[in-house]
Amino acid sequence: MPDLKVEQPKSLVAIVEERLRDAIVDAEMRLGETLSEEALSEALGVSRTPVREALARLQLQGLVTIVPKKGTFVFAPTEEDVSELCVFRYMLETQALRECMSKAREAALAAMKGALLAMETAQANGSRRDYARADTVFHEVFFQHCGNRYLGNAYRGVSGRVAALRTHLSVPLEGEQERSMAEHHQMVEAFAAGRLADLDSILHRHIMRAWHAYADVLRTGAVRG
Amino acid sequence: MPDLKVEQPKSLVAIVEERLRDAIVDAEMRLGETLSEEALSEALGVSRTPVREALARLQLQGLVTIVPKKGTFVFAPTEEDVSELCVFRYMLETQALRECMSKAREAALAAMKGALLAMETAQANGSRRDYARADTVFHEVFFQHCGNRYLGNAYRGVSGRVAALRTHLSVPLEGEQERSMAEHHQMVEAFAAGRLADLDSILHRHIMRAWHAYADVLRTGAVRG
DNA sequence: GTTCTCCAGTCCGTATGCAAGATACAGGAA
DNA sequence: TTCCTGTATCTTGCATACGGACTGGAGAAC
Repeated sequence: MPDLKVEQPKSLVAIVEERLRDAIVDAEMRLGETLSEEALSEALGVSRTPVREALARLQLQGLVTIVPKKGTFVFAPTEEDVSELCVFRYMLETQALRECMSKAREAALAAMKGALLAMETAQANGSRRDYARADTVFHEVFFQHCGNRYLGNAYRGVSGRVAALRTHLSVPLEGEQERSMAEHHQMVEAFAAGRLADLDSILHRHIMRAWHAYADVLRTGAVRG
Repeated sequence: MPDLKVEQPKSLVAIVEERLRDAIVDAEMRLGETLSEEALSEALGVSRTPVREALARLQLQGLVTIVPKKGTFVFAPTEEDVSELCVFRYMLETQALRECMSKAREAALAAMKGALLAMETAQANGSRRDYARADTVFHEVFFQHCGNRYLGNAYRGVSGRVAALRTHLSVPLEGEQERSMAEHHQMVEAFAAGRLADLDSILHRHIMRAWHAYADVLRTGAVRG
């Protein structure tokens, strides 16, 4: 028998979850904004049940906060949150890279280069959203090739917040995107050469710089966007 | 005003989730067993809605597997699963211990000693279930004091599986519990003395030994418990 | 005896209805 | 004016109803 596999149609819950996730990550909604199950179900053209279930899942990803009998809100990170998230993220990524390098070096390298290309294209087109998306893909590569599903799951659990912070709190600082691109290039080079220590330090610098930028934006209160 | 706070009654979802989690972790159900939303809702005396939501949460913790239109099943780990889980777990715990030691050494130490005491009590009483629970508490201490909520969340995401494996796959090997107790004692000592490298190696040995034991049980197929 | 087909039973996915808690605001008392 | 209080209206929590999809077995055709 040839391998005939049909993909199951997505459930409404999955569709709603994805749509809401994109809306939050792509900054179509403001941080802290109130969401009503009923209003969402109406806007999306489905009943409250799948909306409710999708919101519950998003809560577990930290993208929304559900307060019993009060309402559901887009997450609103504190400075401390962001700090802890960055530390955690560095920890996961450095571990994943380690595994990648020993287990699937070539495949990972190819995928990283692909994502890098997408970033360059987005930069050339001047699309900040596409750049942010490609950036997200770049970091996801580590987990797709690390060979440990638990590591990937853990990352998926925070990747939404990471991606949302990227779009909500990144300010177009002078030369920022260039610095970011340069660091990604350095990471690929270090990875290709197997220089794990260098890779670690670049990644550390990369994430910590992002953290400082986010923290600044949070402090100055320029958080709506 | 005196600080009068009433504790909110837990939602049905939370109650059901906890109950089912306990049932799985404490081996009241067999691995791979079929669960029907309707049967569960009847057995628990609630409607399908909260049961369904609780099952969705348990799926994200890896304790059940939901197959669309077919049914829900208690998770059934493969040997590979267990291996990856152990690697991941070691990674999380070693990181958490590192943070504990630098941030909340005294508090963590006290809590570890408390859990150790509970383990000794359980061992004296010959209660394997209580011992397993105290063991679980011991390892949770690392995350309660590490000061990073994301690290704790990630652990909570797998702690159910870890605990379930402990009860389902642990066989009462000759002298096993003694070895386990000894290793926990060593961990506390190394932690108290601030010997991080030793701590790491003990933890590594501890987790990997558990892994071998689980893998053996899985291979021999003596998995129903 | 083997294989195909049909059907009944069971499961989940979704929609909807009702109850209870939270909030905001208007209106009355001091 | 200020403060309290009752109520209208919002929210979510949970129960229930219905329909589609899947599964397993009985019976017919070969």
